[in-house]
Amino acid sequence: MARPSQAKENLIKAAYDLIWETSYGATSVDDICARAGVRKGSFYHFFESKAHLTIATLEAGRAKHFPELNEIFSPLVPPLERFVRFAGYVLFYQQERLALTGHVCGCALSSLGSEVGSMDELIRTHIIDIFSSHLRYYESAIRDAAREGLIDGTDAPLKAKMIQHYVQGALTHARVLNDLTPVHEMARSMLHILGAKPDLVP
Amino acid sequence: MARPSQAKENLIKAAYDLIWETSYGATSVDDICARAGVRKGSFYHFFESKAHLTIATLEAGRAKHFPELNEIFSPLVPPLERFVRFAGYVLFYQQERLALTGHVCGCALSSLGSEVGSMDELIRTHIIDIFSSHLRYYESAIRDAAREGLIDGTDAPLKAKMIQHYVQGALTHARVLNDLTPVHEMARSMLHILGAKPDLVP
DNA sequence: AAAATACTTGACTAAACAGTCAACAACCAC
DNA sequence: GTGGTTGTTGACTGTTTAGTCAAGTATTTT
Repeated sequence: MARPSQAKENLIKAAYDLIWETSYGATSVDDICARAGVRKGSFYHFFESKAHLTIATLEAGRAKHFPELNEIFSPLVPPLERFVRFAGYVLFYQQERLALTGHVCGCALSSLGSEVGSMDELIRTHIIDIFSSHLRYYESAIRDAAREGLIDGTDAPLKAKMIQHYVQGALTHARVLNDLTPVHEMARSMLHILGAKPDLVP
Repeated sequence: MARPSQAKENLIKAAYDLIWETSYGATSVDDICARAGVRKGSFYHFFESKAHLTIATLEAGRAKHFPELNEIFSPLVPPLERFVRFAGYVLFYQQERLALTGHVCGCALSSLGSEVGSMDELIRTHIIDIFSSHLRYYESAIRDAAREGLIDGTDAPLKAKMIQHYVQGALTHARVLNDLTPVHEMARSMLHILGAKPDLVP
């Protein structure tokens, strides 16, 4: 081992921020290097291509959110409250992003997947994998809520997908509008979709 | 007037197809010209930039779908059936696109808006305008359904937005998955969100 | 037929792009 | 300290990019 370096982490963070704020196509390797304070030669020392760095940012994002999502969707949390907490978590991050960049950034997975999904199979499968783990959070919360008699439990997988699609759409819409209103409505709307009364919404 | 030309229409069609199938950033002016069978000089005779052509494609898309949407959301159609017909319409176009391109293309507005919304204000406002007209279709159908006692009519604007976000998310998800399942589930899910029984779904 | 207009062409620019490379510098184990 | 490994550098390549332009061709108006 020699010269422990921060370059790799800086590159991942810079790519994460730039791609989320603008887009994959609009983010050049030079842009990423400039923001990371790293020369291009070093970029290609750590990553064999822009696509490979992008996958590293996806993995970093997954690792970052994993503990917090496990807490939010813990079986110890009342099932419907999990959705309310999740909405709060999403809102918190969107507000942070907005303050930082001046733009509503929406869902990085969704934007990236929609943009490059038809062109880079590796990025696409990574995104699908993350989406499917989110779906498992939703599904287990829905099943727990049904078991407690809080909602009708028929067709939990379909309801989980409805939640996922709704959340994704609300975030995308917020991004296009550059307005967080759709995100503010998320908690209430999720409970509506689940067939619960909106008592829990703060 | 002199030399009536198809070049302009060809360019709009080519841009529409390419941007929808791949993305705005991945579609170059040369690509568009090649598919349209038009030289680059002619491109810049008709359009002052790639962004301006993109706006022309948005307008063309709006004009194309306008009559059919008016028919689907006609006050003469039973209000809940409008949503079922709309889902069928979306499914039809997605299937056509899939057969044509080999990819699920999702929502062109959503993909484009998410990709370039933070960079081109003119494109963004055009997309927002189209979205808001869709919202008016949904809202009036919801109000008509409530008036007929088919659903609970409280908070029609919020419900309309829920429908819009859900549809957008389902289409985006279908695109990433490259699978039309989310689109097949749209009719049933929309009725569920509206609080109606899924009797109407074929 | 002449002139005005509308369109076409292909070669051109200048910048941005992803990716390469050989030489060099810092660090750790020994 | 010395040798091997890891990380750094900046100049480089070849391609693609959006956009330009002057000269040409077709078509309608007069």
